[in-house]
Amino acid sequence: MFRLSKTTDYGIVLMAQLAANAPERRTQNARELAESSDLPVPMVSKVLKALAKEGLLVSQRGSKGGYRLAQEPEELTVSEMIRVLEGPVALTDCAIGPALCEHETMCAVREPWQLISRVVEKALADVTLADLVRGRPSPAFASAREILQIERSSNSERSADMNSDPSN
Amino acid sequence: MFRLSKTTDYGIVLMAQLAANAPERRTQNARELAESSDLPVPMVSKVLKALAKEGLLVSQRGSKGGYRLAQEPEELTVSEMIRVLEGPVALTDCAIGPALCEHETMCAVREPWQLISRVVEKALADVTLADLVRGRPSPAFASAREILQIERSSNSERSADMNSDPSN
DNA sequence: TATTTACAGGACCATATTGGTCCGATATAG
DNA sequence: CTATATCGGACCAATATGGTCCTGTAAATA
Repeated sequence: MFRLSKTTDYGIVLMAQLAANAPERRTQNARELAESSDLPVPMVSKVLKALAKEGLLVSQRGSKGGYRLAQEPEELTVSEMIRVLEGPVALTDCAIGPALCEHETMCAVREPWQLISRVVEKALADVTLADLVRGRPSPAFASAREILQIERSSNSERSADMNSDPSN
Repeated sequence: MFRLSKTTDYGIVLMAQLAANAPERRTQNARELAESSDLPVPMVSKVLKALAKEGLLVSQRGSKGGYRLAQEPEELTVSEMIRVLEGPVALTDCAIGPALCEHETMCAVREPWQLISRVVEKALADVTLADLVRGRPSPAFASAREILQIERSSNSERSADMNSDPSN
């Protein structure tokens, strides 16, 4: 369905919770985070484990233990979080690297996919965790807004496609 | 895994094949297309049916029947093809519209997701079917290349992240 | 008209992935 | 020593995916 998995979704929400609740990077445990994000504890626990294993969070065991961000929210991009939880950002397998698709030699559209995937990844790499927690537009995030604005007003046909649900 | 489904992938490849093999928009049948794209006939048939049902292809039944593009390749965007085969482009459910996620009220990152999804969609809306078949850079496609070039050379840390797994 | 070709619209199935739970082991604070 | 919390799994149900197959119908042609 071309969506992020729930695991990834939850993971990013939890990272954002951590960043928002603990600006000073104090540790929070799974129960606290589950509470503040309204998600079941076991699931939260599972996702936090994965994030810690991949180095995005630092875990502390035992009493008074918990998790804290491994780096400053400004340093962590959405692209990186997705990559860690979900694998490399690529719309098709063939866009990851060579020899991953048996039809490679016959396929006429492989190179375009690679380029498109990179563009998408760039868009995701322009947004940091810090951007997520406060709506505060970082330079890159702000430029994304501007790009969309420009598109909206200038390119009528395509932006019409994009706005097919004006209710939101 | 944040990939397009095979169905969508095949669908776009087939559209590209049609555009490439039949510049004058002549009809091609499922068998021909399966052959030229090296995919199993039943699968190709299934995907073509879906594309026709959604109006991206025009079908002609009976002997000498087949499929042809419903519009010029320049007019059809990748975003549109994905939308038709896979649903609206959105990284999370909550980015599609309101009331699709029960945690909506508590969630701190919904609005950022909506913006990010739109940026991704815009990237996909900038590439047309015509861009896919010949590597010919349309204005929008070319600008994507340029953006990537600029990023590569100026922003060292993030582009380093992007290339962190050259082995896969 | 009979025959052949090819799409339309399904049903159908095997497998993989996903979303989610639970448990024993280990580390830490008090 | 005990309470707390992560770690590393196994585990399960439900769903989605990739793929096949079959019957019906439309069109061309002989």
